[in-house]
Amino acid sequence: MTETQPTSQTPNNRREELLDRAGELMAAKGYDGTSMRDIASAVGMLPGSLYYHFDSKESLFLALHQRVVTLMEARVRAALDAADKAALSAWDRLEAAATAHLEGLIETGNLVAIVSPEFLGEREGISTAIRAERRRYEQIFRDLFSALTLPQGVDRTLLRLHLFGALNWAPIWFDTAKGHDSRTVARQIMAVFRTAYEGKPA
Amino acid sequence: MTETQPTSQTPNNRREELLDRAGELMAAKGYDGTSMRDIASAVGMLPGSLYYHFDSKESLFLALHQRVVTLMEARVRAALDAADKAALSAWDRLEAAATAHLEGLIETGNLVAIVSPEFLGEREGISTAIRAERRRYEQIFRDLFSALTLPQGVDRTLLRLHLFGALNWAPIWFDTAKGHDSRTVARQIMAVFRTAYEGKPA
DNA sequence: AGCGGACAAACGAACGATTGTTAACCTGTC
DNA sequence: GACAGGTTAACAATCGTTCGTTTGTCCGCT
Repeated sequence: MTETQPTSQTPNNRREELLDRAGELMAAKGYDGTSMRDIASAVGMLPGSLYYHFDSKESLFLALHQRVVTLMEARVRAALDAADKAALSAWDRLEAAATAHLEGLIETGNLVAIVSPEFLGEREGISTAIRAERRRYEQIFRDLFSALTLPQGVDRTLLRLHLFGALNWAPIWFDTAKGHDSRTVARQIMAVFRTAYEGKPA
Repeated sequence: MTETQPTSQTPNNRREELLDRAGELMAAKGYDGTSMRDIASAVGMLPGSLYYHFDSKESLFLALHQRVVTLMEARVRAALDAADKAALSAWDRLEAAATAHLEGLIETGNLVAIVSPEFLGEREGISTAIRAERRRYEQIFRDLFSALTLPQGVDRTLLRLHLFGALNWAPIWFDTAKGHDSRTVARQIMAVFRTAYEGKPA
């Protein structure tokens, strides 16, 4: 019953746990609604100890945001790789990415609140660093949409924002207890787009 | 040059202004990010003076939420009345409502942040009073969706949540300076739904 | 006509609690 | 004994809120 090396060795495993708990708290109560003391007591630390790992609350949030976006990106890219191996169509690839996106949102307990620019309100300093990460992630979907064959006059950008809205809003009403299943929801949302435009000539 | 009765007579005109400013601030910086002092100085008052009009910050927010939902409901119902006089179809009625909804969101400076449950985080007390108002508003759209003729197997509830997501997310990226126009955006979002399902047999 | 409450609406100053943050000190491990 | 990973105690600022006081205005009274 020897524990799996709980002492030292792996240097930054506590930092990960810290970001996990901070993510849950901030997703639930917002950035301003979550105090450093809340985060500290959630990991069994004292408030001051957080400042060994992070310079400030803002930099903690920055690290959290980067982590969330990176995880989401990895998840979506993995889904796309699987889709490629099955030689799926452009529409199927988009659906795979959308499903991975929504699954990520739901599993992380609605972290979209953090990924959302709205979450930041009008904080000046933070937004610049964050915008780059978000754009990189969204670029994946930009590419997926430009690979679609669409009728003339259909705005790809607006279509992408439309899809993002539908997906990102889902965690608000989504409730596993009500029988919701993220994969099914993503598929049904995508069904609207596909029914409208798939197989239509350009 | 007599002013139009600035003194007394109309008893609660200052309260309206207060809610206006509070709405702008909270939409921009969130509930926790907006202090009573922020609100007070935005209307040229001292912090304590707010408590003549409202018992607490929470009750101020409750009044604000009620006001926003009421205004949105009036706006949507007016659009539906106009649609009825023109004897429009069920799809046109839904589009009229969706357009009014989005216009309301944009014009009030993204007050969806307030109307959104996510905004409240996990505040226990407030949510109960608010949920009723939100459900009443959403009932309008519930009715609009049940009036549609849709192919079998299409989930009306999910379709409504899909539409709400797309519309409610719009204020996040919407920017008039970039040539965005709320009416056009709403119409283009609705176009996806209509292209997919309008005129299809049940 | 003029006076005196009554009352809405705000001021001014403070309260206790909580906020993010800091700095000095302890503790185990290599 | 160096150093990562904390603890402990405190700081200045800000938070929501309270309370006694002050102002301006209207209405009934003599």
